[in-house]
Amino acid sequence: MSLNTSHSKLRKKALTDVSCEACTNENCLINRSLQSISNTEFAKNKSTLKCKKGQQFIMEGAPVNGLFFILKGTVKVFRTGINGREQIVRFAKEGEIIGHRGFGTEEYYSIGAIALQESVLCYFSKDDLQDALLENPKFAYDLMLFYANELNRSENKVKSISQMTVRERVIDTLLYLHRKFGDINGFLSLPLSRKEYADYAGTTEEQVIRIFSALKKEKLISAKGKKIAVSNIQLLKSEISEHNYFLDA
DNA sequence: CCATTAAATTCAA
DNA sequence: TTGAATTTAATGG
Repeated sequence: MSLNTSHSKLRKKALTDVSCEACTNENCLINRSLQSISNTEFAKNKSTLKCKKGQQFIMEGAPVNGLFFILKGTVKVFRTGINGREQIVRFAKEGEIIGHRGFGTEEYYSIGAIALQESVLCYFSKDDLQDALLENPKFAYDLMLFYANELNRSENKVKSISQMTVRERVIDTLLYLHRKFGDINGFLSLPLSRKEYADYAGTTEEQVIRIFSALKKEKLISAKGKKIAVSNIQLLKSEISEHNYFLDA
């Protein structure tokens, strides 16, 4: 367990050591394919970025030079809509990739990203990533699976926005968050403002608040502050599945 | 959509 | 750890 040489340089870095070799994140694509990646330019050249809660690290319209992976924390990815309204595209957690749509040909980000908690991000340049993908089929394959999954989710989202009622979309959002982030003794483990629920579900804050109130009366959820408990997941699911037969990750 | 009040979070002493 | 200051939730117009 002691790779620790005692160079003072390393000791100083101990708190911020986020090299791929030291990474314990099982969800990270890079970590999973690491055997063949360590010691490449790719792993050496990566840089990391610490974000405080609420800090934006991708600006809409900024040039794309690389990709971010989340080492720690959670992030929301959004796009600014017609009259300044924010549309949250997805929530991302540890191990996930941000900014991947810009990877191939896009020159500018079409999305922005903000940390929802203290987060640490790994940043890889386009070129290094490209080399790694060309040399490593497993890595490329895993990344492809990620893209496929994102595409699936994105298509489902089109459907939900265009065909589901507001109430259904809010419920869908709750189920999505529960699937993805789980709960801590009953409460969704990701604290979001009502505005953020609205921005994901494609409604307004007031609508979300009113639907939450209704759901509370029906004993389908309960809430204290930002902590939402989904007490009756089965009932919520069944309300959705009348119009939707999908289950995505 | 806005205004009001209640409630919850943050922050700094 | 507390409570004052700030932000967020909830409701009704």
